Amino acid sequence: MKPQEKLKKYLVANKLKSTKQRNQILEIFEEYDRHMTPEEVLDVVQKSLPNLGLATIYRTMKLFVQAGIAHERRFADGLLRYELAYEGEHHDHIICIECGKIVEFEDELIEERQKLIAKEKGFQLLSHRLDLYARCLSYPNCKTDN
Amino acid sequence: MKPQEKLKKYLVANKLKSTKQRNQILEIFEEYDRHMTPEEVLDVVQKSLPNLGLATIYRTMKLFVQAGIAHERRFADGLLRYELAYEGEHHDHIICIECGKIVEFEDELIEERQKLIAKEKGFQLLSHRLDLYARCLSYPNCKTDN
DNA sequence: GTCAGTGCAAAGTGTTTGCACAGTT
DNA sequence: AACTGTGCAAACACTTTGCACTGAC
Repeated sequence: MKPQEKLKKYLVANKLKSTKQRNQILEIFEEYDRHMTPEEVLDVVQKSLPNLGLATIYRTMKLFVQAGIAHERRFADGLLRYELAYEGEHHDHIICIECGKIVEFEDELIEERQKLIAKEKGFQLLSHRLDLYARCLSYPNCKTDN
Repeated sequence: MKPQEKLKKYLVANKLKSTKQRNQILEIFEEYDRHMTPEEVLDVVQKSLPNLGLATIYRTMKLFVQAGIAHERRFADGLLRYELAYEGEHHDHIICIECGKIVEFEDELIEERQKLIAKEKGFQLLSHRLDLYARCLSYPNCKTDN
């Protein structure tokens, strides 16, 4: 199901309203590449809706998370970031500490291993986060590339 | 080398001073089990040094990180936490989302796999963080245990 | 005595909330 | 018309900083 549909469904189910702000933000979210901070979303959104404020972004993001459209994340800088959620998806991140580029990956072997470890230690694994901090190929030029 | 020695060495090397605050905080750090927020450290420290303020904790923590005595971490709640660094150590965390209990682990296989993945994606791996979010054995009673 | 360290309060961040007005249903 | 959403500003929580005083060297 497409995020748009998912949103509509959620709104109807909860007697909430469809607004140009919500639609616009979701659109940006799909168009731009993921992992955006509220601030970043704002910058883009304001090109089309100049009066839209940060508060709306935050509220909309929380709504998207509720609706299962987005995930909330925090990398080492402590800032909230949001990314689109895809069906049955799971992925981890490699972050270039120089330019901030983020690439995603998924590894079945690591996933399996995690489950095993949790079990050994007496836990029931619910979710995880794995961030690899690295330098990307274009270092040391990647800072200016970006 | 013991943290105490490491600290002394660092202070001397940088012409910094040894104070009762710094020593006391380090002591608490060793005694209590790791992963403390500045607030938590404060609560304990104030039993012996009632006038010590949060600012000193924050400053001391940053110093410890500089000195290689401590690591700074952030779990999903976005709060800063510090833990003692041990020689050549590396470990990841399993966090009970119910009671907050944190257990550490280390897995060579996962480490290897990460290096490989980063390489495949065109990155040079520098560090990583892996947090497993789980429920611990004593759930659903673990909340009150704690 | 010098210079770094501390305590306190004020300033910064990033995020959340209250409220009056605007916009959907 | 009813009621949710929005924009703005104020409030928050956590963290950092400025400054005068204290204390280590």
